[in-house]
Amino acid sequence: MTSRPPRATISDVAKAAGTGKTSVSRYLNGEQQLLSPALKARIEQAISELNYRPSQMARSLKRGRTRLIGLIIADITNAYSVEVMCGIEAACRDYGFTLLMCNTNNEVALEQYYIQLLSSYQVEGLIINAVGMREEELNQLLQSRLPMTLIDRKIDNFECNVIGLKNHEAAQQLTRHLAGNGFKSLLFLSEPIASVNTRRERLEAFRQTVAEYPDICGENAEIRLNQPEKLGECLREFLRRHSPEHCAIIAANGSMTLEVVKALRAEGLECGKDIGLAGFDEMSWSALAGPGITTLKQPTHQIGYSALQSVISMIKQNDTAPADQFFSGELVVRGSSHPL
Amino acid sequence: MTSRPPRATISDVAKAAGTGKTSVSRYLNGEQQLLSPALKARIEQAISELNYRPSQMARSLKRGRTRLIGLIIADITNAYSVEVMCGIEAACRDYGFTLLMCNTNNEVALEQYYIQLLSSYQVEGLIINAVGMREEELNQLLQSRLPMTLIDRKIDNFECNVIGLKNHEAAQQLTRHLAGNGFKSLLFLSEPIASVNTRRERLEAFRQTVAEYPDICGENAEIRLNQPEKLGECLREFLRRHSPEHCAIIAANGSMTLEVVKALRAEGLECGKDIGLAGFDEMSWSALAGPGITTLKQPTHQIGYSALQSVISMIKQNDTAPADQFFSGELVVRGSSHPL
DNA sequence: CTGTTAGCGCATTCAA
DNA sequence: TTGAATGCGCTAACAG
Repeated sequence: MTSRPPRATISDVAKAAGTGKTSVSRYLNGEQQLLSPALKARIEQAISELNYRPSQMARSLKRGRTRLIGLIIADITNAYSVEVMCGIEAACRDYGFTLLMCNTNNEVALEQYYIQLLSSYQVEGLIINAVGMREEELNQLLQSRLPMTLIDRKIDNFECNVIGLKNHEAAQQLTRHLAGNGFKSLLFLSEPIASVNTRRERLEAFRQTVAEYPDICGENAEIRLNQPEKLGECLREFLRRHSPEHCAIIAANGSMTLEVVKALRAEGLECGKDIGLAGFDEMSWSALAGPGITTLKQPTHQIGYSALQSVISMIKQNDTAPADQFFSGELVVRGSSHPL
Repeated sequence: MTSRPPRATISDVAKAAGTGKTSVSRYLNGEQQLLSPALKARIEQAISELNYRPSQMARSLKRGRTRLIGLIIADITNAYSVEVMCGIEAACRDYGFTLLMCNTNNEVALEQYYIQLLSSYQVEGLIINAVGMREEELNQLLQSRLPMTLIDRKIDNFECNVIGLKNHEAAQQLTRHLAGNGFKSLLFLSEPIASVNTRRERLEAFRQTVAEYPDICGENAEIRLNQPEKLGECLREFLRRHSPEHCAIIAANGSMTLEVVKALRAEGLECGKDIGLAGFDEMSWSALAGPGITTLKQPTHQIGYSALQSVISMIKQNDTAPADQFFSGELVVRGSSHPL
């Protein structure tokens, strides 16, 4: 029955103010100096009476700029991603952009779907936390020449601006910290390295750092999340081969840390007491699992904010790509890595 | 230098296919039966050659439907919100909508800003996890008659469809569970009730349920997050006045649960051992803080999904508002509420 | 200082 | 079966 009243348009305002659309448009676009006070007042009133808001849709079509930024996140369940997103969102507000947020749920097909979708909404730039992306899709993206920034992960053979963590430095910090606390047998746990550069870089830095200590032995294992049995076995086996009182684990990201803590519980082990533990990514519960988990905290908000700035700089001058940016993490020491 | 190539338009395609825009438009809109196979093939080829994608902006302007849904979340850092968002996002995909996500960071000013923004992008519907919103803004919203659904919280004096939890039932489940496990002194902890209906309902149900047990004493306190000292004092005082071995706490949401766990640690108390604990909202770490936290798990995904469906049904028939929907939670029993 | 005009990319009459 | 013309709401020449 009482259907929605149609939004007022610029013509409605013009009519109500007894003027033309141009003047209203001028009023809206800050060219108010060009308007006589009288007219300005009439327009002002008409706008408020009609509760008029200009349509971004029409504006975008006309100007060819949508002020829309597309964000593709691999796993929004991940706290890291959420924090980065907050940074991006804050930057959007500061720079007058709006965020179209898409969650690919770690599915390549969705990633594909969303890239198409965002592109059809004419986003001016894209921020991507990459999951899969195969050749074909990458070429489409490259071809589109849409301003684009990757977060955290690179994509192989894909020339694109990246914002993320100083992985080498971070892994080194964690490793040295454990070494300094007397741990002699270190196990670096990550999801399958595959071609994920962050995993690879962290592992490499781990190995390299371990090599600085002649008396320390460093190993690594690749385990999928959601394979608790396998993880448990891996831990057991590791402890069997080394003196448990000198063992410590480095988890390559927050999700892995969570899995490790669960697995240790399942094995009846307590980190910080029976075995050392430190992990990438600070989480809400880091302080309260067992004796507190030592973490390497990433400047997530900063990363997100910078990613948007980077995209914007590409939007402004579409010839030059801004430099990659990598930020330092902060070691947060807690009980899990205290000497046993 | 090598500036971005402009997107191909429908005219480009028409030209390339040697036809008019109308036919291309028909091709795009599933009226392919009306096209001769030959023409259809030419269009097909032109589209793929030019890598053409219709502009949603132009389409929206023309059709008066943007297929955009606005989502306003009070605190995206909150795991509950994120999960609900996942549900909404999944539903959007299923129903062919796109999500414009905004995080108000619990600031009323931002809420206001974003509602304007979303409205200017002509979203067809709004899903809101309310924070503040004052009279004035509410009236604007009501006046806009935009299809709208609230999540979790209601807004006072604001007639709007709500999707959320069966708060009464849920609080009852938690309370009865603790009572059944022999706890005699129950403390219900929430952020300031103010006019937040979920807090009020949970508290009321708690009181009502406690009243069913003659030998059980139920109290409550309202404490802001980020006031750990105050919370600590509150806990100490509660334990002083009751036999600690019969004490248990109910935290009114996930954030509060986190605070309580932290506070207990600070007091040197362990939940499940020195004091009972159960809380609303399941979180990633619920299983691994201390002996595991007993929680009332909300069907978050479901809530989000239903919220979108609800909005869509309003979009379709803008006269009738769909009914509110409240879902049951699931009690997840863990060590924190075992008999001491 | 102000109004008229012409599109932005598309879907939709209407006519052929 | 097809295409030309119109207009969605707005901005930006271009006149006055």
